[in-house]
Amino acid sequence: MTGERTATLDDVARAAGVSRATASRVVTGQGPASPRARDRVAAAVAALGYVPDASARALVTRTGTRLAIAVIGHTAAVLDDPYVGRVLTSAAHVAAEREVGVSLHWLPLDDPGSLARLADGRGLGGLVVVNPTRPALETVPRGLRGRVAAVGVGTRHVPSFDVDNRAGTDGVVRHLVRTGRRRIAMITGPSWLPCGDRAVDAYRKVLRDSGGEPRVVTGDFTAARGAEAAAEIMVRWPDTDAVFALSDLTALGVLDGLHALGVRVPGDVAVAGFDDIAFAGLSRPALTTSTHPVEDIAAAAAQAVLDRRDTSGATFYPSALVVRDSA
Amino acid sequence: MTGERTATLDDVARAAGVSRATASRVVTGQGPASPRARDRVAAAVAALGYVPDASARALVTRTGTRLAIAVIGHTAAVLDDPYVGRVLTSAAHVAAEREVGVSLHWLPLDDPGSLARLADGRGLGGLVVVNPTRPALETVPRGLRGRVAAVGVGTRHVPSFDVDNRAGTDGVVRHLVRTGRRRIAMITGPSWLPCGDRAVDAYRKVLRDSGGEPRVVTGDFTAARGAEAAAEIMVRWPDTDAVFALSDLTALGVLDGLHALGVRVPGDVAVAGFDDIAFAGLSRPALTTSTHPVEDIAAAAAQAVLDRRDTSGATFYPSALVVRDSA
DNA sequence: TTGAAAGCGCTAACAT
DNA sequence: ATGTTAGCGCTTTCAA
Repeated sequence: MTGERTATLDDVARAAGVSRATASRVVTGQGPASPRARDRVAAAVAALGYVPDASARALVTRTGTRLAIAVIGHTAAVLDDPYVGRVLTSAAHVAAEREVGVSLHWLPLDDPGSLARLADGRGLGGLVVVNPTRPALETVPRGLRGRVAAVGVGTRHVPSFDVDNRAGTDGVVRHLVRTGRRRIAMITGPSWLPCGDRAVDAYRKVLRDSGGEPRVVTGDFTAARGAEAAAEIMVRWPDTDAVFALSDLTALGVLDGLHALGVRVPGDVAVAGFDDIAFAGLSRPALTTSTHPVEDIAAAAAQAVLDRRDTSGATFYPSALVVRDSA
Repeated sequence: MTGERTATLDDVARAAGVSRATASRVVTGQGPASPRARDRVAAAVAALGYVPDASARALVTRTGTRLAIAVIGHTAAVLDDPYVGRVLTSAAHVAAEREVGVSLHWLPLDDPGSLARLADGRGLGGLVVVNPTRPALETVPRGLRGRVAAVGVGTRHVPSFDVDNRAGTDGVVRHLVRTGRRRIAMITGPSWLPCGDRAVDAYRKVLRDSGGEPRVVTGDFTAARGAEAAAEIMVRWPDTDAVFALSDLTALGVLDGLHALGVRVPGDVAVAGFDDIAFAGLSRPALTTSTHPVEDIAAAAAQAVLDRRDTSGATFYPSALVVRDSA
């Protein structure tokens, strides 16, 4: 059942009637090869079902065999965020197709050396940094250039794959305005996270256009903080008629906090989130939010890194309003 | 910043004044070594910050460099279950410490060859099968023996790491009985999944002891099925006063379904789930459930496989009742 | 354009 | 108990 020994490059070369070196050139696509050699090797590969051994290749090219997913945050608890789970799942899926694995790492926000240390480690085929800061990205060694991608902001050397926070926020806040809300508060992400800035900008802009005053409170993407922030908001601006949180988890916390305060949703206050996590449709009231293709984003980042595609610059993915019951 | 070349085993051997072979024996812990050699090598390893190259090791031992997580199910959608995300996250964490990565695979329930095909692939350091069936486990090649673990039922050759479903279910159902419920329905997992059997047994036993009639409906761990099943139950047994679902997601669906039916929870019907997912505390009403250490279980399975610990047999992890508002 | 040969870092026979 | 030797499967100079 286990079948015969898996084919090696030597087998391919022999079957194709060329040297191993030539076979290698054809398989990797590097270096010259005559059309004739190309064909014969390709045929042999197909016939034998040859798959290159990732370890052997990694050993000689000094390029690792795993894709590291690194998440920046204050505590290791950031790894528990469902968002990270989605990124990891998607990346692991992409990686599996290429015979590589993924590993998960927490990068402490206050330890600027942690990224460099991770990147220096051997066996690293590539690196996807989730929610990076620009200074952190500056610490990736030159040797890893072209094998790093960011889910969040990027830099000149690190391509970025991210949600179009600006348009997404714009969509949500405009929806709130359209449904008659004017005194709209926003709960942001952590202040150190640069990729939330565009969202805050968009929020301010819509409010300005509609004649409202910005009411911004800092969050941290957790549900607990959402409940807390809801209370803060209702104390500081009691006439608030809508709360927009830049995270569904936080929005769910807001729902909880407002419920505890006896505030009705959406009767008294509308609540909207951001992300469209699996539970968004299951809360009571069901959460109005903005959905985005986290899996696609993660897959694109993983592919860019694994295939050494030189995708510099930023790619933005659309975010779409999902109207449910809470707003 | 990139620092000097990372140390190799040769460097260690030289620094310790022994041969590379001896250094290897000490580092791997295999084979004999004098206390003196052991000490000197250990010191050299520490001084040089030596970390073995996973690729090189994998190449020679013919043992891969990644840990595959395989989830059995009808459709690829099983990979989206938050439970899988938790398993994957935890495994990826364990793997990262050993310089290996994890990959994620879906094993179609109706394709018995898929496990064997996955296991045959090169580059596989180990395999953790989630929610396996016994027949599927029989298809793992002998060559992989000792490098496979199951999260769910096991076999003679595959050690099992699982929740103590029996005790967990017992705890939940007894709680329902204790709070005055007698006409308790249960929504199980998919019928092909053997690890739910113990839970159903436990449920039947408690009902028998308390003089109730078993009311069992088959589920599939999804929320949608929960809503559906809730309606079925209320039609078939209108006097039902409690529903226990073997999955929080399903229980949340039940909450939804009952709400739609105008049934009050927990006033008319108590609802309890199983798993204690992140969202269980955020639903309205907050879900009463049984919590279990999924992360610990996954970590143990990953360790067993990665460290070739010969942990045959089954290890059960305790499940503990969490009383919230729904029951 | 091709092949011969060296070697990536490590483990495992085999001798000693 | 230790060292010597021979590879694991692959890429990559270097000559031809």
